[in-house]
Amino acid sequence: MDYDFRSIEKKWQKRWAEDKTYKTVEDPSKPKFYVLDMFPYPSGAGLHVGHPLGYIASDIYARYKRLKGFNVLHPMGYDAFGLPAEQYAIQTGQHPEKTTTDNVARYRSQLDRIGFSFDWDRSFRTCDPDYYKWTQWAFIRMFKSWYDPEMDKARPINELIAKFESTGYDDITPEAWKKASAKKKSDILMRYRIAYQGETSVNWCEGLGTVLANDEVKDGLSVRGGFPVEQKKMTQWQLRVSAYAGRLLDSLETLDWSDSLKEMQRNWIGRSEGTEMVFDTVCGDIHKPITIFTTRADTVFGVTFMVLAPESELVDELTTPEQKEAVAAYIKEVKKKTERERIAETKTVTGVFSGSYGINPLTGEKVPIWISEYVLAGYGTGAIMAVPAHDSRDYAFAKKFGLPIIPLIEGADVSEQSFDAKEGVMINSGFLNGMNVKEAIEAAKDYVEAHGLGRRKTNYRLRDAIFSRQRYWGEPFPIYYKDGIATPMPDEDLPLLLPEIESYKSKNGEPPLARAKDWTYGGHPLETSTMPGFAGSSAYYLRYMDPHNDKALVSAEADKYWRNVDLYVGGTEHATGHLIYSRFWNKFLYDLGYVCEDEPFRKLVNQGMIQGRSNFVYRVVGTNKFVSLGLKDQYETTEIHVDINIVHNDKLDLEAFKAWRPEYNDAEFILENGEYICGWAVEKMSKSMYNVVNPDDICDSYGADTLRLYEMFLGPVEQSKPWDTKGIDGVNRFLRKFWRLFYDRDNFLVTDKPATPAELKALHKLIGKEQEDIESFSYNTTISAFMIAVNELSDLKCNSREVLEPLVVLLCPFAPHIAEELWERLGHTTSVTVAAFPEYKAELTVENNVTYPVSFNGKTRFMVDMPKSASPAEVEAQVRAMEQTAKWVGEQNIVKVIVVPGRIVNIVVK
RNA sequence: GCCCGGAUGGCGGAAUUGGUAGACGCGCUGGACUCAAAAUCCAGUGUCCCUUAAAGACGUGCGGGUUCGAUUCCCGCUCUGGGCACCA
Repeated sequence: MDYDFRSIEKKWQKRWAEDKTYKTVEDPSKPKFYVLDMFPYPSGAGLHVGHPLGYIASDIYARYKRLKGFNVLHPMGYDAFGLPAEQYAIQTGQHPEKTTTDNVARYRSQLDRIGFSFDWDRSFRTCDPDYYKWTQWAFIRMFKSWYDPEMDKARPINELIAKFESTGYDDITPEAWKKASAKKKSDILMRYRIAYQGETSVNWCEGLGTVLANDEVKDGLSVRGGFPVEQKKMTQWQLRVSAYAGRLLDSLETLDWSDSLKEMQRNWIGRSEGTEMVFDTVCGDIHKPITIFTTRADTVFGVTFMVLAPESELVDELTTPEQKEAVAAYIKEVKKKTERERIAETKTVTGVFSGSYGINPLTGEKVPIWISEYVLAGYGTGAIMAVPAHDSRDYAFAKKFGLPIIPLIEGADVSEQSFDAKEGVMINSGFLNGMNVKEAIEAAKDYVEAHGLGRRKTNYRLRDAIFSRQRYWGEPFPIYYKDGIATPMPDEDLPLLLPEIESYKSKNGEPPLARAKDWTYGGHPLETSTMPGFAGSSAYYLRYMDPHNDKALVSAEADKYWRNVDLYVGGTEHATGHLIYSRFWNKFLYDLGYVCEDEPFRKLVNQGMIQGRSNFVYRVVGTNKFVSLGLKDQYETTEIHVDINIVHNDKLDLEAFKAWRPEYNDAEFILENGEYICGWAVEKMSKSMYNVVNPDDICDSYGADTLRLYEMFLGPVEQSKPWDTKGIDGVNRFLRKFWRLFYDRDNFLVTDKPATPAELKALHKLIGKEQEDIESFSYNTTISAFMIAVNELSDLKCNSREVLEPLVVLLCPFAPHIAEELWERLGHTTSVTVAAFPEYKAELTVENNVTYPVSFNGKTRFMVDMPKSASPAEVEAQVRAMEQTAKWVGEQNIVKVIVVPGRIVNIVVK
């Protein structure tokens, strides 16, 4: 009886769906384990073979944990709001809802074929009103909260209002608060709310007709669509993510994430410890103190000028009448540039003198104040002290405009370039002279604080997230404007449904919702922008815990049971977007007591990308002749991508090639050894390179179990690697061999006779290895171990149930269909899912203090640490003892005895 | 420019973290079964020297070092993948 994967896989996928085998319910008697994949955005192209990589890895882990006795939550859904569906709608007029539904159906059918153990009853799409109700709900909570720096957490805004009324807070006195109009009060509160509306410099993308968050922009272009992005001042909804910068950074330490990903987040958050210092300034006769931020307070004796950002509010106040014209011209010039041009021209130094001067608080010296785009308005105070000798940007500026350069470090040569390193001994620096740089920084900070010239300050690079998009396909804001005051809708009226509209295009910067009919609440106009893509994905993991609850995002009971995600699998591309926003969102809900864990994702594994492996043919220029790879250097050729489906093991199927396209009908070939060998390259998997591999095709010709096994066998999960169908026969062969342990041509072979020691040893080696490797995500080596075990057992002609039954359980996480089928044929009526992972018994301790470790290269090594003081005779005795032991265990072939006098003894046996 | 990773046969990748480098798979070569093919099975497969074998020498990007012993640890390079990039 042959291994008929087609009928087996169909049968079990149907049964799992009907029986709801993977439906999960809270069960306090079992420990929980939450395994989550980053849910997909259902695009029109469907899944290629790279997409399921992470899902397979997490599914293996989920199934393994179930066998280990955990109650596993393993859900899947769709991140369905967002730009691509809407862009498609603009082009075709088709409603994004329709495209999304179609794409989701396609994804679902593709996913179902791979045999995942998802609990589909918990599935949802972020564009479902039942779900986005809770996105809106969370937004209102953020609107109604402020960040209390004393308690270092978010608190209800009413507590802040109470402070204003009683004692006052910041610069608001109780009297001022009481006198303020409703509008004025609203404006004041906006300065504190976690979700607030404020004017800020934003990434405006004309091509998409919307603003974008920092992580949605790369190299001055939009990540989606690649349109140019410019800086524009606009009033937008924002989330006060920056308030959480310190906590987001600090609690990274507690997470089991890869170092590289943590590092990326650290860079993105960008903590920098420095000093805020006040400089008095003179503009004509007017004195105005301004504050700057520096991490190099030690260099204050080398300040030779100051610089303001062009967007800084101080520019107007500090420009003298004589310079007004020049400054205005410069600012106009700067504003004209797009973000991309600004990045491209970073090497070009530009600037203009403001006409006023700053006064160095330590030396009393007068230095000119310049305006330049190399200083950013959004970071620090938008004003700096410039120390050209020790900062390369200041140096370039000073050189260009002929400003003085004073070296402050002994031996530093600043004739050609600045000396930026934080090392050396201070000179020309008053009381800091003679100290090394690190001491000097601290001493300068102390001095500044002691003399009331400023204070220590930690700055972060992380900006508040811009939360509104002038687009249609997103969550509407549950906000209406009553007399111009932003007011949240009451919770009981949520969700605020996305209205139907005629055309999805935004016109003259006016969002599509502005054209929706009756877009009002209680007669007041509703907000017309929608929320960005990351809104829906920020708390979806919480919703899976309790997806049908219409009273809360997640009930306290469900939250308390599932707590947070134990294992999260997804790509690195979300390092500075989703993974920051989710952590922020979770911390916010945690502050207000809605969830019991401070961090959403305890362990994170980043799966690598699967690249395509493209094939090429070489056309001789000016002919319809194609030359094989090995001979192509003898001709002048052009390289042409060829469909990988008509190439097998880099050998071109000539007839298929002729039939591929009309222009190749009469193609001629120059062969080597009678074959046409194609060239190849690793590239992104894409239609245009004819290298896309569809998982459906693999399932058709090899089966889902082979696909699962093969994707894992390709290499470590975290690593990016090209898809190469060549090796797939190997794992398919393995499954057929596995099957043949149970069946020969006609008979079921399994008997109840007890296993031999050799058979047991083969099994237990595998158990030990699998246990160890799955925990560390080394699935490729587990599969190797499987192949070894199956080869051994097949050589031993093992047919003992005592061995074969646990073997099926061990295979189940990797190849669930075949495991389930064999499990049933072994006479079980329940799913293999509820079986127990076999207990590992291979570790034996034998006499003479020699341990017997099971090792893997077909070799076993006995090892004993000998004390340094051991005499040659003692070493000799130990060697004897170990040889004895080796024989006792039943190993005959001693390959080598390694004796290092006084240290270690090894006996290697085959 | 700054910050993380990598580099091992023809290929994908192992190596119990300092102890026979190249597990496992692919590919390739030869053989068995077969009228034949597929499938399956067996043997071989790092390089060099050699008719073959034994035996040897050389081998984990390059150059040094520590060690009885280094793919693994340290120092200095080269190449490569990724992230950040006027953040004061």
